[in-house]
Amino acid sequence: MSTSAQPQFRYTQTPSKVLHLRNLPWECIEEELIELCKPFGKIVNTKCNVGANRNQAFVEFSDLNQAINMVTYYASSSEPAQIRGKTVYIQYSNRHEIVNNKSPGDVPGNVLLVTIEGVEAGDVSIDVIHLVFSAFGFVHKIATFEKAAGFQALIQYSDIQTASTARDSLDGRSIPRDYTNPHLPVNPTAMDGLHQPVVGPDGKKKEFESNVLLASIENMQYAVTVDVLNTVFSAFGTVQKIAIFEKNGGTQALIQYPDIAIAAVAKDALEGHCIYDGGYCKLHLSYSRHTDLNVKAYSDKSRDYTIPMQQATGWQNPPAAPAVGYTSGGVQQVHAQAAPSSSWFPTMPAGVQTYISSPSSFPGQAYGAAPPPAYAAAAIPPFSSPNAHPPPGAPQTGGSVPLHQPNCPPGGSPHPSQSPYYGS
DNA sequence: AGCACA
Repeated sequence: MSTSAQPQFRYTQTPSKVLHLRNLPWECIEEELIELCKPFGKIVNTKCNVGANRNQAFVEFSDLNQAINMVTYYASSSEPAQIRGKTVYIQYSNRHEIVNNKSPGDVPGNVLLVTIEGVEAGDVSIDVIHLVFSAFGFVHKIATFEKAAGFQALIQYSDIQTASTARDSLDGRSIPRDYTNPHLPVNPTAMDGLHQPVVGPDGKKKEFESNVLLASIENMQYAVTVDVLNTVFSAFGTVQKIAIFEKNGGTQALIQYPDIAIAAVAKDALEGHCIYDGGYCKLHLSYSRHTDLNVKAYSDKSRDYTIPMQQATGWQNPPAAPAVGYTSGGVQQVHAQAAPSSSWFPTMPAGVQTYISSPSSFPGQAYGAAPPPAYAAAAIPPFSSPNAHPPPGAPQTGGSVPLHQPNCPPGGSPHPSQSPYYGS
């Protein structure tokens, strides 16, 4: 007969004031745990929705005897412990206190753990997840992994509010099948309720849609280069072409995607948001009437990423204007950035599939964030002219450097980790 | 249905 080598039966486990509860309903909330356990003593801490199925929990009593009382009571009771009609199995935890993992400096709650049921491995790509979750705010990072329970993903947002909104909207819902291929022309409104209705309340006709977005850049205190725009808009899909031009004294840009669906997602996600923290370079997006831009492959105001780079750079030193009517003072020597944004980031642990989207280039930007404080604008002198773009990657001119060095484009910085522009 | 996201 074996004794100490036995697997951990409940009768042989070392008592602990922490109890491990399993077979809980996955919707179980802390109040239900407390309701079940408080007859036996004072509960000092709980942790619910634990495990891949979120059907486990921990309850910590103030006193060991209280935990023992509960375990022994239900060990001999004819009525099992129940929550929402489900039998709850209770045993001593193999730990002696509940640790709520809140690491300092880390904002808790801005990362969602998503379990996707009913899919085979690989049925849902990171691109799909990115599309769906970007509807609520910038998705900084995604990690996916496979467990026995199923396919899971971690989605990192800038802030708790965004994560909460996404969770409230998506919890328990289905990912539309149409999104299994993000490059298919899909209707974003398939994500029911996530987007503004295509037909307004007044029954107004649906807005004209295009794969080309027209971006007006408001409060352009900092230079917005082709590379910056590419970084921002590439988060949602392949950017084919970009053109920057001046109109009515303001700066506008055209961004061409391969299809309307990507443009729609990008438009919804970016509308009204600022490229730089503090309310600078606010984007207003609409659909362009264009569907295919005719732009110089490589100029300081335009880029055609569909043309091979050697060919494109062979055309550098353009004599004058970009195709879309704006004459620049000088031509900057810029590397066309064809690499995916993730290449600028440290890699994740091996075996973990990752996606790191360029919107992490907006440190501190939060959906629904308060307007920038006035002192920010006062502390950061704007460029003398909105047209005076410093070289990409070059240090800011003037005595003061903006908080996020917005002029440091991805391709221009050999030290991505030092670039606050891409800081987490 | 078996220990804290992997």
